[in-house]
Amino acid sequence: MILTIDFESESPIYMQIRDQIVRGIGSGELESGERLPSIRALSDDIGVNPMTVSKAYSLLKQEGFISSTRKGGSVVSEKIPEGGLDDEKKLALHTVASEARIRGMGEREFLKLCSDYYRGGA
Amino acid sequence: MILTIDFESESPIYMQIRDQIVRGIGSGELESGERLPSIRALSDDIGVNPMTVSKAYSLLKQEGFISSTRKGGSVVSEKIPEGGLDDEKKLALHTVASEARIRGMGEREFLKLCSDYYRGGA
DNA sequence: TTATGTGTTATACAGGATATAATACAAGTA
DNA sequence: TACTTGTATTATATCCTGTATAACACATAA
Repeated sequence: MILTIDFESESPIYMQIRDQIVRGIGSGELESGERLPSIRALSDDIGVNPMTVSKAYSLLKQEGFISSTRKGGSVVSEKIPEGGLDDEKKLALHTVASEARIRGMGEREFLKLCSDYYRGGA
Repeated sequence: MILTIDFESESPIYMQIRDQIVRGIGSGELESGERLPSIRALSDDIGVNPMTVSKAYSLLKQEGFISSTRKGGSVVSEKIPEGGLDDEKKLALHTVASEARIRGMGEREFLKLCSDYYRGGA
């Protein structure tokens, strides 16, 4: 999996890494048990500090998306905790939906986008 | 319209204000041309500094959602610029959709949520 | 005129978040 | 041993956030 960082983005680097791995899992590009690049390898690859990658991995681990061992490195969790979206995520979704409507995107078009994203499409 | 601030939230206060007004416009609770509370009145109401509210209004103005005059205060724009969602918003939507799926929310349930939010429902 | 209520701008300050940097440690593998 | 892995610590610099002021321009009402 190839990670791309936008250094101009408002979103912090560690959050961009976290989000891309979440989307990778969602699309199936990253499978359960699959190994992620090591912290140092990834930091070298995308040109950021190892601590920044470590922060992203720590967050993903805390959320239950990945697990880490010194032996096998970091891998996608076999059993990701369920529970749907928490309240903050729902609120963010609500805001995006409102903005889409306000900015003239039709309901059908918006739901198509949601469906495509859910299924892992670009 | 009643604004509520969560001081424990990760989301900055000025962004919470901005998001709630966007959702208010999306749901129809705030209509085009409707007057928003003045900066000082709102800051008194929710217990934050006037500059924080001013930042939220400046952002909303910059995004085209509201317009301001020294005479009539701040009002919801009559013509909000179209163009749908920008790339960063789409990416955020993609991430939320992925997370919903990963956390066991079914596609039908997710799309129902998206539809409800689009239409302004809670 | 005076007073009040708008939005706007500018400054300074404190606290936290972000990212980098340089180390160090523990555990496992070759 | 030597290497890689995740993890942790400390320090530093920068930016964001929110607050606290103050001042200004404009419009309206007393």
